[in-house]
Amino acid sequence: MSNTKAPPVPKVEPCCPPLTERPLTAEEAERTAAMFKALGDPVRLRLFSLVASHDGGEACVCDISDVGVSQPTVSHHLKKLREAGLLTSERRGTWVYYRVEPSVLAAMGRLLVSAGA
Amino acid sequence: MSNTKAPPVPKVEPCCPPLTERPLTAEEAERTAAMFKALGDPVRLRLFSLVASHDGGEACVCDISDVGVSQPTVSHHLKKLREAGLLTSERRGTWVYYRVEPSVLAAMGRLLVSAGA
DNA sequence: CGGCTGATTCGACGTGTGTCAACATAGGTG
DNA sequence: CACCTATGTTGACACACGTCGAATCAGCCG
Repeated sequence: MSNTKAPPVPKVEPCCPPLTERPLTAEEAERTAAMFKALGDPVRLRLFSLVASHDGGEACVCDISDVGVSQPTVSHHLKKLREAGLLTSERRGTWVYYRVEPSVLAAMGRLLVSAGA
Repeated sequence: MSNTKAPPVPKVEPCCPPLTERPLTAEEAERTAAMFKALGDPVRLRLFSLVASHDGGEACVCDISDVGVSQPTVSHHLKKLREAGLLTSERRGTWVYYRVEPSVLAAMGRLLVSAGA
């Protein structure tokens, strides 16, 4: 594969300063809230943790489909997480593998930890 | 009422290991997702950042009511944040002051930063 | 090629959520 | 005490969201 670099942009930047630094603008809040909302569903949060804690930081859909909802629903939630920029997907042969996007995750964490510290 | 002390517990504990450590259980996910969901609305996230970034870590409702929605809606969102354990409120005379709950915030941050690192 | 398994998409349905206007409550002030 | 400001509560409504079954698409294998 010609993945020499990474032209498909991450597109979701660090975004915002720590919440204690200064109030978020309407636009910042809009963008950031979308990520929190993506993790605001139990099933999605569980799927996300399954991918994040899997070996190599990636997991096949077939490995994480046992969260108590139907398989189409799993696919639906994975799509939401992908749209929020938290996960990336790649098809390899028969199976599709999902992987966490570290930078976005770190940015969200930074918003909170600094606020708590 | 004869509330001699403060039976209303904080009730929201650190909760969970970093998301990379191990998959969340259904119950853990349920509890944690509720907090993320609370921050998953632009207006709420903005209100929260307004309180968090305010001097002394607390803010009067009158100081943060200018987020583009009606006053009842602000009150509604503040209630949601309070129920999620992210904010505490206290009435002092005419005004009601809101304050962030540092421990909960730190716990959420820990979930994410460890995952990103 | 025909069929099989894995995964996403589509259409529908019930529930949850954000929003507001109107009303109710708390506390200060004349 | 009557009024006025500051918050919270209620009821209603439109819309978004989670869920599923059925249909569809993507590769593999016999």
